[in-house]
Amino acid sequence: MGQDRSDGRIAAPNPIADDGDEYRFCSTCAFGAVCVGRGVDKIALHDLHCLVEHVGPYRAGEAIFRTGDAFTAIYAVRSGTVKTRLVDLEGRELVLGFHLPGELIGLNAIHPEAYPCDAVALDTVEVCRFSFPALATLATRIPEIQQELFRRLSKDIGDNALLAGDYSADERLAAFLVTLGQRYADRGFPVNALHLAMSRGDMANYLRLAAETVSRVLRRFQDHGLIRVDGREVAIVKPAELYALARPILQR
Amino acid sequence: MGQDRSDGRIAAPNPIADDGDEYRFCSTCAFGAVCVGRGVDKIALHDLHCLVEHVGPYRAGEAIFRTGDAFTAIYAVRSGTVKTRLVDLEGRELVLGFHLPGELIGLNAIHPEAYPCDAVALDTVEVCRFSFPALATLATRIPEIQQELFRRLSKDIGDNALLAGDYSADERLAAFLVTLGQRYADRGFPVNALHLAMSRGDMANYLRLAAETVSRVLRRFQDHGLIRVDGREVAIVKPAELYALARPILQR
DNA sequence: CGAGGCTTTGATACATCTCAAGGAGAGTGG
DNA sequence: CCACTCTCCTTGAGATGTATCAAAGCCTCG
Repeated sequence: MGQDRSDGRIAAPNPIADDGDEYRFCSTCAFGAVCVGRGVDKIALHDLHCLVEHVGPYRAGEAIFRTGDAFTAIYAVRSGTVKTRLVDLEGRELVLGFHLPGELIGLNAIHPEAYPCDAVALDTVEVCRFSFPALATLATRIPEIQQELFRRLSKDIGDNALLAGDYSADERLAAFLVTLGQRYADRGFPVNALHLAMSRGDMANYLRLAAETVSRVLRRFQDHGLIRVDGREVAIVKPAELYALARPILQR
Repeated sequence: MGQDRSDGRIAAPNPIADDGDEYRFCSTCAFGAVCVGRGVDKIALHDLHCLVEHVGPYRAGEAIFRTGDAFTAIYAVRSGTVKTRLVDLEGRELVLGFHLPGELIGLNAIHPEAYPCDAVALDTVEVCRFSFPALATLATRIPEIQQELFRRLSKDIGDNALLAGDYSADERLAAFLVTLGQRYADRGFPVNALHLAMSRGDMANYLRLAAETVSRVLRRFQDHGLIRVDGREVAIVKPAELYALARPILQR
């Protein structure tokens, strides 16, 4: 793990979170912000470190948890991409989101006390498991942990509103690419070259479009010189123009 | 305030939460479930009671908070109905939700540390104000409060997914009426007779439909004998059939 | 090399939006 | 008590963005 962590970023283009140690917790971990440089004492950090459990790897298609499983833990993605989805009685799928390394899944299970969706690996995935009762107990002792949990929960509320509006296919796709680029960038990857871990069908489902529409819009974006598409590799050629398209969704 | 509180319900058809006292906190209050009959000791209850601040009344159209205001508190609706909404740069409105007595607003402001939307009174509204720093501090001392906050936050994540799918106008409207009926019922009002505090335009905006479409679908529901509409008063005539229509959205 | 899934492209259908006009209440002022 | 106005609601006709259906190309993997 020879990355330079002094600036808080990962240099290598491989989305594997490092393991950290008692004093430098996984730098891309969900609670990294809490632990690194915010004055959490060593004992607290040690407790959090003891709490976490590395699970995986999962192969593409395997489930981290399933709808209806009893809620016991939240998970932080360490590497790979996770898709959360509902499958209704008729077998139709509804994709709720895609989760990159450092992001938490399972927060929507606290209230119903059971996971309300499936979490499925899109590629090879490793996760950190946080027992929720233990985490909640720790949160009563360490206000920073509680605050971080509140923040994460609050953020998810707002993020869901993003795709809820009645936006055009162009706006949706532009916003999707821009935010995905930003999320990768936050993790130290180049902003303008992104790899789509999900199929066109999954993208389309998430964006509430038909797969054919996604295909057509991507092609049009490429014809207009906004992006360059090669299968699941997308290069953003004109970030500003793409952002302009996405503005109605992203500006809020 | 002559209601019989022994069964936990309000008898009068007036959506005003009672004030409670130190030991019987507002029965429709957001934290009612925490305080009533869950073994929270008197001191804790007293602390929570001291924390809360009654604000209002607001007249229809007045804002409880506005987009960009610094986040200092969350609010529980005591009476009336609150609409949360975004207004984009071009002045177009995007309705995020409607909030009945007992429901919390402002939870989506924790992360950005500023309210990301307006909260506007649709009729005469009274609210309880909870200073968030104080509430968070209290939550570290009283695990039940912390747990309730986690639950509320978690619930809001899931609820937002409701209208996110690509459902038909019929499904959306049916689900809207059914859930609104359930929410009123939870507060002790008749399930089958509900008053819409919001305009058709607001409903339409929230459901991502045109106002004309809402009008047409309501009429069709009425022609089919599912409901009876009289302005903003709606009677649900065939709850089972309406629920059947909403099933694709509500079953999850 | 074959099979299956994923992706692309084209032609058509349809649900909902948009545009337009009229109607129904609720206040307001004469 | 009656116009008057304003906003909200309803209804109709036509426009349109996206879904659906269909078929072919492509890639991957066994």
